[in-house]
Amino acid sequence: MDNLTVAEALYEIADLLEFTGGDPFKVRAYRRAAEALGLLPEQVADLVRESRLTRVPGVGKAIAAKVAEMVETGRIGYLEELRQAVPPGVLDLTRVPGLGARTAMLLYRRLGIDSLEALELAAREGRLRDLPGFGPRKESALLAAVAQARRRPDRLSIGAAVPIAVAVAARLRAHPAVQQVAVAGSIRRRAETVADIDLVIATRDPAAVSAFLDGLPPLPLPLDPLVVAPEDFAAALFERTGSAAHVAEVARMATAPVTLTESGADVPADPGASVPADRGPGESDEADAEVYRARGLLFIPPELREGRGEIAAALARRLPRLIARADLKGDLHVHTSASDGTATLAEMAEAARAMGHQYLAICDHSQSLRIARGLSPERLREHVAAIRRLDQWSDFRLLAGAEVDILRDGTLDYPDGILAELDVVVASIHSHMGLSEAEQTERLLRAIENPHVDIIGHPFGRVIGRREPMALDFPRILEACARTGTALEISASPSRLDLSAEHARMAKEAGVKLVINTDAHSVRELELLPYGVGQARRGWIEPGDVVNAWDLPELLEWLGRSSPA
DNA sequence: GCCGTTTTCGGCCCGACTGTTTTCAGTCG
Repeated sequence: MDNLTVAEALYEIADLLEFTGGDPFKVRAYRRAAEALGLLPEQVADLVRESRLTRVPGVGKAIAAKVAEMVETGRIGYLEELRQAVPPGVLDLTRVPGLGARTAMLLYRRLGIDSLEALELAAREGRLRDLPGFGPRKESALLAAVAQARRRPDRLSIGAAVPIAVAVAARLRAHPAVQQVAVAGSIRRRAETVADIDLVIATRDPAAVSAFLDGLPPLPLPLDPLVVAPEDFAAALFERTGSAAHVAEVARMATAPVTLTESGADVPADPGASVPADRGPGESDEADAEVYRARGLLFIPPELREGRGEIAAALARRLPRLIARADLKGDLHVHTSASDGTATLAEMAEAARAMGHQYLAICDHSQSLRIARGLSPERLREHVAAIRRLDQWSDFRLLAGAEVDILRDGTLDYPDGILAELDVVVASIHSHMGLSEAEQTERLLRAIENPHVDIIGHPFGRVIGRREPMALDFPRILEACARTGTALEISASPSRLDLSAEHARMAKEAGVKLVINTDAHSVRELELLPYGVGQARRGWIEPGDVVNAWDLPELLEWLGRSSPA
């Protein structure tokens, strides 16, 4: 029984308790325990055997007993009781934006609604408006939301899709009949979200491979495999990687006569491919290079294959030398348990050092963000002192910073005197996201003009699939950033990826510096940098554009501070 | 349900927004 299975059961209890009207604090207690066990480095089963479960913070007697039951019997009686009370279709109702657990249960109890279809029908027939808390406006809003929820096909974030694709590819690679496997499609291009898993598989025994694929357990995403003979692998991978526009444009080009040089290569070394992209095992980086070589083109990295000028650039030998994970020297935006992170300052620092970072900036939330236990000026001063005390490594630098809220009027959540004591200031918007473009732009400009601000965090504030980007006059933002030397963040968090690739490319062209940060709230999230790198590569970003691709002395100079004593 | 140099009960991150309200309930982050 692995830890994640146990954690999932506890999460499910929390979800179901929400529906059955349980104490919200009890719900949170289960969520906290689930999170703690899911992140635990030790095996939960070992803790059960040694009666050490209740030593895990967030796990008390009651939850420990349920976890022990799960480990010993494979089930939790309490969970099964809860499942009886809430039909699966009712859980589905909360996919509708604006409809939560309480309303879902009200709809079920009063009108027997247990599916999106039943909800839509009841709304059409005007049966919702008489429910307590409902009215005609809410009814029509829900109707629109249902239509939207049903229209949008299920897509997974790139962060959820890559591990699944890599795992499937690894299983295929282990199959004796399989000669080559590659992940293709939008996953290989590192799109923000993906609808299916494209795989290209080379084999001499397609029947055996098909049988193996049919026997795979169901995945959260449809699998779209293409089984080919080994000699067709490169062409198939190229075609299946897309995008459609890119493939069509390459296909229109005549195949160039091959003129082998002494070394056997017919094109000069490709600057775009000189540093490997950060690819998981099972992901082929250049297996379709021959398709380009045959046309006299430089190899075009998958992230550029969107029909946005990459072929002209390849013809002109002017492809960018794209940034890669290996170029990044550190992370300039992470949280600790001082605000809303789950790991302590020491745990975050040690983990960053262990993964080879040269530096890490601790940027916890500022006082206005109460929900995240934002730090008062006094607590921030203590936190900075703790950071300075801990920063005693010879090969690693811990920087003291803050993610300071940009208030509604564009002023910052700490006075300038406090900001001046910090090594790094990330300024972010977390409230009043719905201002007009004019107001929002003025607000952000005011923060950019503050000389203490080094970085604007997740500039558009979007959450993919959940919150639209804020309205901003981006060219004006870029002009101000370029003039003041303020960097824009590319958040590596797969739920944000903010800036978008298009905005990142605009920033580069405007001479604005970028920074790829994880915004990690746990040790595990420190590993998310590759998704930010993928997004940056889609934006044609090179190492020189990214301040955390610089070594520490260069970074410190940019931050306006002299080298450490 | 968890937790305790606020310690065995009474707290538990809280504010914005929306639509329904006449003082609030639900959702969201």
